[in-house]
Amino acid sequence: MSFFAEHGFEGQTRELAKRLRITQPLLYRYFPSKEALIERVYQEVFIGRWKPSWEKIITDRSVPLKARLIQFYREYAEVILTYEWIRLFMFAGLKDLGLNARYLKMLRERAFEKVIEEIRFEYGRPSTDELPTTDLEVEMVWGLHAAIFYLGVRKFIYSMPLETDVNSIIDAKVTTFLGGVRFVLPAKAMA
Amino acid sequence: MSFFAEHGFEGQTRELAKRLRITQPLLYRYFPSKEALIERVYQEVFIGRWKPSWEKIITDRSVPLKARLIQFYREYAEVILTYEWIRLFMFAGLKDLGLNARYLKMLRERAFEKVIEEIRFEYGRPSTDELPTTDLEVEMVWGLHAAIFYLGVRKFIYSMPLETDVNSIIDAKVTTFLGGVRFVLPAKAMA
DNA sequence: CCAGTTATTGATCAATTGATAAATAAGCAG
DNA sequence: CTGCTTATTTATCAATTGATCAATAACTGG
Repeated sequence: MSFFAEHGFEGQTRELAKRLRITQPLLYRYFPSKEALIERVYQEVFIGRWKPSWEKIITDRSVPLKARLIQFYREYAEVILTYEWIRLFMFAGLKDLGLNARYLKMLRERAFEKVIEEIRFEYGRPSTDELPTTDLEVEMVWGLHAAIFYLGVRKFIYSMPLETDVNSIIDAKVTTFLGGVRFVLPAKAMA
Repeated sequence: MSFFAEHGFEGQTRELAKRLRITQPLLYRYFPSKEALIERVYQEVFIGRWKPSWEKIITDRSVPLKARLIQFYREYAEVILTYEWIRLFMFAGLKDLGLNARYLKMLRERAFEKVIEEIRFEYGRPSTDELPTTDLEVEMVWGLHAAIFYLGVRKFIYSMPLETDVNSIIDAKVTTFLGGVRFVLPAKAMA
């Protein structure tokens, strides 16, 4: 994972083997091809690092909404704001058509939709079952996600050190998000 | 540019030649090496597409600040939200250490600093000459930039169609930006 | 049309690279 | 220790790829 995050998927099997202190043909004892090896890297990083507990955090209504969102985004940021995650995700996007869209579809279903549902509930709006999430609502959540992700891009792709603390940026973004999203919510349901 | 944006800088000279309907050795009549060719692509896209008029738009105080920012970000977005610009910038970041940081340093000097200066002026705060821009101010501008850039990432790297109109997103972001940045500005100068 | 210059191509080299197979080393049950 | 299985290496293949060079085609001024 670390190797391909650094060199991209065009990194050579010989260099990878050297880094692992093994010989290059040994790789082919454990993986039928380079492509299969890369597929396994995807699996480990993007599927393996997803924490189901996040979904519980978002929907646990015994905790105030803002606190839930802050906790979720902090934990999520801790996982994706790593050298490996950010760069592999970008390499995958530039090369492969499909993996990223697939991952983000999952992210949308397991996180975005739930976040919107909880906001609807908080403000007494109809459930997303009754009234599907609007493009504008989704766009707001995307904006929050983009802000976090872009921190990783700056750090691990542009090699620019971050001057500001990540957690405080997340807190600020969540706050402005909650403040702003109210204005794009659907009208209150009539009794 | 289009070729390398699609295949990355590991795209082969033979394929490039085929796309240009020439033979591969002919490339070496016009470029000493593949690397020099790529260097030229950087030049054309990242330097060549920068419009000095943008700096005038930002600083033209005969126009209301919000209108200036919207115009600048709309024009800037029109240039960078292209298949070529977004993907080449990302490829460059993943491969080369330096180009992106260099470009963003320019962006910061020519645009970000000016934006902050104008906001300071608008709200009657000390000039950035007297009091350097703070990390928090810069972070706010980054957030705006990130939101725009991420639209390009979604479209051209993740292959996800954008449901929402870019210009209206920019308008909304500039509005919330101007609303939010007031709270992180330095205190008013004492007479 | 000619001579000289420029543009373009075909053939090919040397290095790289994913993959294979035979040979060797290491581990292990009895 | 023996026989068998598993792990690892050495040597090598075939395809790819950036680059070179001599040969050929196209163009240009006179």
